[in-house]
Amino acid sequence: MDPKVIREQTVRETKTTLILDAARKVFSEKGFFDARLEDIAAVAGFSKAALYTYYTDKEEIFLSLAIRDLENLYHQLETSVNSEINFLKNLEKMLITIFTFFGENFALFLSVSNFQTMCKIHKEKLSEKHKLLFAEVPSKFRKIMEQQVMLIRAARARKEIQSDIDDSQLANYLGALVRGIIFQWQLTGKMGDVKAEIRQLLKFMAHGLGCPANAEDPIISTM
Amino acid sequence: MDPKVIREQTVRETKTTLILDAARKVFSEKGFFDARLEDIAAVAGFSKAALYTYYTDKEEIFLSLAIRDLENLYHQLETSVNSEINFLKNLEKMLITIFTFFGENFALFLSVSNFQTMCKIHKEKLSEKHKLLFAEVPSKFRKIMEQQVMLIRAARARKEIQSDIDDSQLANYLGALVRGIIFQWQLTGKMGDVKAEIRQLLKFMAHGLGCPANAEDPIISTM
Amino acid sequence: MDPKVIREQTVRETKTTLILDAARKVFSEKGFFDARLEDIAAVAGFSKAALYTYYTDKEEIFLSLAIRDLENLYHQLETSVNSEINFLKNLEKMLITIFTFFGENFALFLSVSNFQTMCKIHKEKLSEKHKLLFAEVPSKFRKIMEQQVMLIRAARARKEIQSDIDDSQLANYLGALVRGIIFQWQLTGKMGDVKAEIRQLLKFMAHGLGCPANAEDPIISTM
Amino acid sequence: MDPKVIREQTVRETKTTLILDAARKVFSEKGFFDARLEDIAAVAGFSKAALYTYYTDKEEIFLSLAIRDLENLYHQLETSVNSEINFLKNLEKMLITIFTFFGENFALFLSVSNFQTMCKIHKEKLSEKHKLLFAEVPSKFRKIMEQQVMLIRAARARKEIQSDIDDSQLANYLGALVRGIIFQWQLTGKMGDVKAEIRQLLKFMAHGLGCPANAEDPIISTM
DNA sequence: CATGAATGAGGGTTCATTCAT
DNA sequence: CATGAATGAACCCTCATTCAT
Repeated sequence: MDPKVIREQTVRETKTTLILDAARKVFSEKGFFDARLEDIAAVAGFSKAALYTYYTDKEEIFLSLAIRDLENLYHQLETSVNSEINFLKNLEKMLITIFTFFGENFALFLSVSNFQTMCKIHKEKLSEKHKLLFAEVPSKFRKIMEQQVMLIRAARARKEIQSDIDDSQLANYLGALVRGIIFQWQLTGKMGDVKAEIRQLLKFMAHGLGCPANAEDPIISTM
Repeated sequence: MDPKVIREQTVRETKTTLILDAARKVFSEKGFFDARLEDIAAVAGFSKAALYTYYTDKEEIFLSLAIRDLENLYHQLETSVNSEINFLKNLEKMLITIFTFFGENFALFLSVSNFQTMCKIHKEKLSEKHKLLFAEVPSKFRKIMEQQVMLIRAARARKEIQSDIDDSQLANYLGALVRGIIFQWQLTGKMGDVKAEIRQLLKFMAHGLGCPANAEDPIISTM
Repeated sequence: MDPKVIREQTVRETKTTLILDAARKVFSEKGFFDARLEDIAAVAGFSKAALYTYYTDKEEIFLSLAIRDLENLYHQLETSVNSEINFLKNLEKMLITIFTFFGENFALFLSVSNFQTMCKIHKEKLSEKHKLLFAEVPSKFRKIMEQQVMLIRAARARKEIQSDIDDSQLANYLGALVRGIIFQWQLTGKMGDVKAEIRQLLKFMAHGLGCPANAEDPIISTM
Repeated sequence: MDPKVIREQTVRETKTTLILDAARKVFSEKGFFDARLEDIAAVAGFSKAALYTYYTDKEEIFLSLAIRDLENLYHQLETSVNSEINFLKNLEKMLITIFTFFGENFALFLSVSNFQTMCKIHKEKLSEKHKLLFAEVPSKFRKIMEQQVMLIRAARARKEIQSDIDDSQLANYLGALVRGIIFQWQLTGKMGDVKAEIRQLLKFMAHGLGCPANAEDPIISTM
């Protein structure tokens, strides 16, 4: 390919990266609605107007960011997966990846959720192009979820999981715990010792509260 | 007390209730920043200006709402707690209460979190009065958490819980699962069969993934 | 009707009148695109935001103004029409009305025309409501034109007009002359003695250049 | 002259022509304010920045275009004039020239007028250079007008015109009719059969409405 | 107390113009 | 000379908040 074209593409990519990184910082801190393009531009080292060279509007920046980051997370998780090692070990690696990834920017994903809620209401506001972009967000979420479903399935095949709850539901619980914990961090403002936190979480996931199997208990007797 | 004063107080309370109910609807749908006072006023059956008779500004409405609802949740949970019955039964009752409470308005609590984040940054924006109000929010969260810690402690005393993870951490996981599940509902837009959902959730909490105790596994061997 | 309602309506009408009058001044001076809402508001004695209490956007102000003024012109012309007196006398009255009306605000109607041109191109930009409003503009023009067609028809019936050009075409020429003359005033920046100007114009309309009927001339031989 | 200099000049002229042609198209469609330099550049086959190599700013492009086109019209009209043939024949040729010239770009001259109006107000905005350029516009208009005055004078000398209205006023009416008709085309969006349109227009100019000479009518009795 | 109307502050977006390559 | 990218200055519009009635 023409070296000039390559160089230009590289430069362009560098700049969109700068912008999206700035956007992550600002959106994470302020949420979608309170984030100011001026702040994003300033953090990225551009003028507000320059952003429009790379993105058509605020929504596109936001959606592009969400998609990029989810895609990145997906790829990072992919390298964490290794069906050779045992399930909990593998899960530990993934959790480290996830907590590292979301650790400082989980607020962004609260925004994603809120923004999505809004869009359900104001769907007519989204141009066709944005509708397409927007649809990619849940699609990325789903891809990540499937990754984990596959991990669980493999573990079950190796008898490492004995719960009779179905795979995708277990993946849901896994996701829920992760989100819930990060949410908690947000709320309390502290993050704790990630390594230790993960150890405990794994223990909980492995055995739950550790209730004794009780034939009289209608809830768990079916297990 | 002067009956007239009582009457006036009663009327005032009725109106603030109307306003906060409207606020819950609107904040839940739109989040804090996208919610318009005009919408809240319309839903409450007032004009926008009338809101200022009862609250000094938008933030106060939001905070008052969060505090009121968390307080309500706390009281509803209190009536669900009954240390006579077994732990999982009790938990089931609480989960029904929580899911019913948050089911349709969880977005509101995403907003609480976002709003809190914002406040960390713009603390100077909050008047002294708001700072006090604001501090009540995590305080209410904590109260609810303690309720559950006590439930867990009682269960542990009755040998219904054998995990060596400490009580408040378990309560965290419980909260995390609940929040995570509702978050999931938000994201996918569907709610499913709440009763069945709770049953499965209880099973998961009781035993986790059901991993076999494995002496060689460094993660769970300490359990 | 409730006096309060009447009072409120009256006040509202007064204010919309103030705004449209201000809009006429500003649009006439600057044209649609260069006119600033801030200027209109200032001239009307309001803040910019106040305009939005009465009109949804700039376009609506412009269209409302055009429609109001054309309607006014129509009514003023209606009172000028009197089929009892002879045609040229009647025309004289109408011309006085028209020149007085457009004298200082013809630029506005250049804007109308330009704006209309734009709208042909950007039709998709006009909301449904604006499409309806917009359609009224040519409709008002047509109403005025028809007034003049009827005047001409009556004159022809009384043998005051002998040209074989059809009525609506003659009305077109009449309109063209009027517009053209005002356009000229705009261009040169002077207005001259309106009374005298009209006298001459009438003479011209009555007999044109006064070319001799020439059987050999292929152009006018058919007359 | 140095052939290289000549070549460069020729190339430069070609490019300015490309730009002004593009400008005519865009200004005609959008008017001065809504025309975007980007559109002009695109139509001309340049980048926006390139325009600044040939013109100092948007205003200069506009004024240069107006002057060039009026000059062109002047020269085209010059070749249409032939005092040997009779007046109406000659007028017919000129009208064909004019309608052809303005037919599709009359909106441009609405813009000229609007722009001029604006300039009356914002004269301070025009640099000295622009003031000079700007002055050329009415000057060109005047030149064209004089052409027609001379035509009329010649016709009068040959007794082809008997109206006692003075020559320049008749030229004004002629111009007014032409402008007014094109304005009408703009407004209605249709153009009709130009040839036939001109025939009728000539008839109207020759004899007007064809009012009977009426000694009692104070308006036309002086004729 | 309730409200319609008014407003100031602020944000997203556009675009003529400049500049580095 | 040509251009892609950058920018500052504006402008339209929104909305929480205030005020007169």
